[in-house]
Amino acid sequence: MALSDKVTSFDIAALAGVSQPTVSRALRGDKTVSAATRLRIEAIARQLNYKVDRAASSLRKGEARTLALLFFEDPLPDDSHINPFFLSMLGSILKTCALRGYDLLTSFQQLSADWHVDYADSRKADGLILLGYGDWQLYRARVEQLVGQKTRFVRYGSVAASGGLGTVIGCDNRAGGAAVGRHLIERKRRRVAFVGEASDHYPEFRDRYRGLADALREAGLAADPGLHVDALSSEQAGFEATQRLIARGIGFDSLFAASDLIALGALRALDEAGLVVPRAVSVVGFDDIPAASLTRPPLTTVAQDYARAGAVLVDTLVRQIAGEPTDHLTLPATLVVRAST
Amino acid sequence: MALSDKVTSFDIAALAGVSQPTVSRALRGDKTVSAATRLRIEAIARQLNYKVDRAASSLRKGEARTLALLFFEDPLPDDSHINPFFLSMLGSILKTCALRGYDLLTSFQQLSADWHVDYADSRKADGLILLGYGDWQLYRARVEQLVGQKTRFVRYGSVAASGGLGTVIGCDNRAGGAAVGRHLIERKRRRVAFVGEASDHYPEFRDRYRGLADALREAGLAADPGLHVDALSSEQAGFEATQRLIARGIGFDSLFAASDLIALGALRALDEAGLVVPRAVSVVGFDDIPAASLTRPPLTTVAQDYARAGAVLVDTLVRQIAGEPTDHLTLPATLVVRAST
DNA sequence: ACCCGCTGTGAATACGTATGCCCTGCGCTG
DNA sequence: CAGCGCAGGGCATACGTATTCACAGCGGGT
Repeated sequence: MALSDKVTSFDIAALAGVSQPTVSRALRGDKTVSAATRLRIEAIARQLNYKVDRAASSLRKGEARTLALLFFEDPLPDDSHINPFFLSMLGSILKTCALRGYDLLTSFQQLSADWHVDYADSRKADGLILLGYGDWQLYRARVEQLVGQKTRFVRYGSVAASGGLGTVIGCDNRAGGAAVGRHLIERKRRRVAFVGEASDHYPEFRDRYRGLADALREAGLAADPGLHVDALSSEQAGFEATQRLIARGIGFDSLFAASDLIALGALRALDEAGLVVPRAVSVVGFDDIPAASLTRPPLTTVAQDYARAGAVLVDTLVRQIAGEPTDHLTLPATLVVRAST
Repeated sequence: MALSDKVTSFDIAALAGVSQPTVSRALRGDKTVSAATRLRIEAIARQLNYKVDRAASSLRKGEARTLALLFFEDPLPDDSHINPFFLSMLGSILKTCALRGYDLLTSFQQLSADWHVDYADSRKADGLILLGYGDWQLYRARVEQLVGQKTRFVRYGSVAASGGLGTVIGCDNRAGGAAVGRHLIERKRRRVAFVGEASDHYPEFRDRYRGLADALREAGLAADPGLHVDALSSEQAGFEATQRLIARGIGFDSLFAASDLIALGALRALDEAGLVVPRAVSVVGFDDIPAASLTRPPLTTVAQDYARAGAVLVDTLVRQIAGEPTDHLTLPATLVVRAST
């Protein structure tokens, strides 16, 4: 089957005593084929294990019935690792794709310079899903190109910083950050350090920082720039950044990490420095990756609804492919309190 | 580009003043095209952002230049979750696919009964990669069908139990289990419980159990059937199984979980029962998923080389597609000692 | 001077499906 | 009984690429 003796719609047609187009119509459910004929054809097709040839069908119909999932992460020394938060989305993305009748192509960005247009131009996929905490200023030009080419795509990111470039799905990072701030203040924390990039290169992290600042302001406090250290989203970056923070010698009683991966590194650095969590320092992350509930102590964090996010991403893209206009969507961000605060 | 004004090889041909076949030949690097002509064509193609239409190319060549990755897990109540161990392989699989010039289609099994042949028969993919800790007796029939159809595929599993069905890549589960046993004995443990299925429905788990038994036998001990409880590979299953084990009231001083997910559940159950790890009970897992180093205490486990495994799976499959014979491969399993023992 | 062979390219076609258009017959209406 | 409409299905073709075959031109050897 897979090799020499490929079954085609002509074979089915011959056996059913009809023409090839009738087979095609019957299997696609065209109403101009009588029920009797359709049933006969379906039976034969099933028996011969016939499957529509995807390449031929795509070529003729001009659609691939396939979506492409592209990960957009800053290249890390230890590559071939994907951020667990986005990996968590994979399950619901796969499931929703299957429900909608689409296949999913998956890829990294690093190896090809024109990955972003390749999938669209070569008609490998009908639309793109972009995921990742990569440097927005770096990949903005590529996203602009997608828009210019009228490629259908959705991306997970900061709705606030969408910049009119495509449809964006994201959680309410600012509200999430504010919830963290209020929670820490409630816990009598006053000196909140922030570990993570807060520039417009990383709009989601920036929004989280702004939310924290909102909450501090509400409480009559101000964010101390001396308590902000940059870090990309990796455990190692969080570890090193927290070490730099500690080395500054500016006192802090709590630490808000822009992502859980950063928080993992922060916990390690605090532990090595002999700072007990949460007694000496309360720690909060963002994302609620699976590992967050396993750390020592379990990590208070802001959960994003990755299951819903995955489904929404796919559904939005499918609607876009169908030619419908699509809107941004902001999903809720929910504080999950655990023992680290 | 993506929509109305698709660039074809005819457009390039017209601009270059040659025929369409020459364009095709030039871009595929055929030596019968003169260097001058090829360079001219390449320049024009690049300028117009031309990409070979994948569907047309596949149809003509009869190959999709695509591999399919299929997850084979027993359906869990909480689906849309993929075993983190296999997720860890995804990075290296993606990378190796890209290096070899293949795209990767990804899918779950649950939604379609004939997923296993669909990708091959419909020519969506040239070969299949099967991953998962699913019930082997359940999907064995499907694998046999793949063999019968001469579909190219590789699977990650138990080489020892390959049953002549396709090419299997796997780690040395038995040696890994033996290493665990020797390590526990060295730590003066005598009563080792095993949590996990050990039947031939789950050959990898069974091999791990056998390895443990080997080590016990070496030390003049015997595995106590009373200390074996079944569990599928999930945190919840591990939790419940460990509760059952404790309820039996048969003393044990150490616990070997057939997988890290099971071990996570075991740690939770032991914790709830007030059994301190490792003082009262030493705990060992298998797989070395990312979470293993984060548990409380960090989990001693057996690391599988998932990065290499992913690369080997892809390379083996690619060779198989090229028509070369391929062999099973057993990768090493390495004990990683952490604080749980 | 002739033929051979090589290089570079064009013409024709096949891959398998989906669809626009046309044709046939049958039942029904006036 | 003629004509009309509609259901059912065949014919031809298009999708864009890759490959086989044929062929033109040219240089060299005898």
